[in-house]
Amino acid sequence: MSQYTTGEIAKLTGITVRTVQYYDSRGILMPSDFSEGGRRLYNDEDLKKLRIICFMRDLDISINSIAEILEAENSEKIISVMLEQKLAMVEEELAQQEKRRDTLLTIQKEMKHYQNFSVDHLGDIAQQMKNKKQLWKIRATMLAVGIPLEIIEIATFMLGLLKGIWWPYLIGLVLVILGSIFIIWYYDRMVSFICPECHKVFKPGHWESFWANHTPTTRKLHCPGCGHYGFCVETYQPQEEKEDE
Amino acid sequence: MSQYTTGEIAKLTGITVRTVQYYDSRGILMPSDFSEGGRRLYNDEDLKKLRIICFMRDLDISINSIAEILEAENSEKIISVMLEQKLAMVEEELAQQEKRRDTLLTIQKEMKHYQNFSVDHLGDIAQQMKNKKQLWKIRATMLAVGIPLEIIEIATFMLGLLKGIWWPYLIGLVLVILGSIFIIWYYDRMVSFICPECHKVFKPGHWESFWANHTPTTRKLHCPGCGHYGFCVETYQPQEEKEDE
DNA sequence: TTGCTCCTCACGTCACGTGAGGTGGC
DNA sequence: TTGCTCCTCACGTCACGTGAGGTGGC
Repeated sequence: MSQYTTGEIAKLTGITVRTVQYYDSRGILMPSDFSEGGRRLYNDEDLKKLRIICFMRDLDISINSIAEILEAENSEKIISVMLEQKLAMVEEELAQQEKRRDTLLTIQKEMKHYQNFSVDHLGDIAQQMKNKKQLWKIRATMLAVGIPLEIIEIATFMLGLLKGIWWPYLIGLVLVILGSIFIIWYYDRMVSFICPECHKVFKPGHWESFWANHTPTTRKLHCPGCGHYGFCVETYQPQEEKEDE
Repeated sequence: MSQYTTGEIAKLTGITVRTVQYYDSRGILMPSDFSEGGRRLYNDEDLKKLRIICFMRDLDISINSIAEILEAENSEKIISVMLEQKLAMVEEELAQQEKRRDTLLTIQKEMKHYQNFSVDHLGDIAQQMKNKKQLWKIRATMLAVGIPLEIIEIATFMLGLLKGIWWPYLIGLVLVILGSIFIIWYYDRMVSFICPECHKVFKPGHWESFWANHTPTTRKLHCPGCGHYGFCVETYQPQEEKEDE
């Protein structure tokens, strides 16, 4: 059985002297012996225990939980419960970090769209991120209406071309027009835009919105607040309720 | 312009009154006005600023960094640098959490193999996890030798069956035997086992190891330390060096 | 004797949480 | 006057890190 000083056992496990002392003070690793001068002396069993403690700390298990596990009578049950909890926490952390990564990447992308990006734009992006899910639902709804209409149009057109029967195409055309009006109305109703200049949230006129130059998440519009003309960010905001300031 | 008390602005942003007060003390959100009685009063601009602060805090950006961003003259550059750093940190955290999840799942699996699982077994699993990569390399090497031999054996056997030419098969057989001896020798040399009873790390005899009942990561062996007979965990430990205790 | 290691206070870190005891505002 | 909110200390949390000033061990 070898003996180790604080510094030696610290080096062997890759932690600091202070941490070894701290584990002593917290009662999870008390030295098995002391020198005449009052210095901590650890043996091989202590080393093994410390290695296990470090392993658990790497798993981000708290000192209190480690103490519980080490002191437990029937450690098997306690360990399995702890693991279960820890696993749930880790999964949650993972989900959160993934969201953060997603948000950070979105901001980096958006920064390129804005000229003179400032802190205020972060607020706009925050809004945009918050409503991202709802925006996707809106797009899904629009596709759910639009794609069947597309199919009807193509199919009835083919029918006309190949068989000379044109009346289904005419009926389809009416459906397509009605559907398009619905889509525009729905989109205008559910979506607002944020001006990158004055950060006002507004709804543009139907025709301006319809004909505007656009990207998947922005549209080139006139801001009714400051008169700025440029790419405004799409955001979810149904009805006519606006935040009056 | 509305005015908000501490409690009101806290509710609107989903944080506590104490946190609003703390942000004041840290100098990142000072109230724009005070009541006669000395109570904090915030306006709509403060609210917007607080929303941005909360957004950044959700991204786990520190108060100091937030202060820097808010005070910066040319915030665009500072923001992009901060985002870059933060993204790197988030990626690192993600990798670490994924490792933790992996380890936790491994422990849960291993617990089922042991009867009377205790803290000491965590040490064995720690060893096993540490050397996981090396073990995979060993397995890869074994496959890299074994698979070509397999192919040679099958191909030359087919040749014998179809064409009646058997001498390549005989030469292949010699290669297979030599290769197998190499694989066994290599495996014995690079791998040790941990006794689940006394946690001793040992190398079994060649023949015992060869014939032993096994799973992908364990083998049923006799422990030379305590005489226990049961499934021992494979671990990476080359040469004849052993930790003598 | 000289470095080096180790010792024990004791305070710092980070972003708040939690009382305590007092007071403003309706 | 009565609840409710808000105020300011001041200490607690968590796992250590960082000196300061002193001492053991070779």
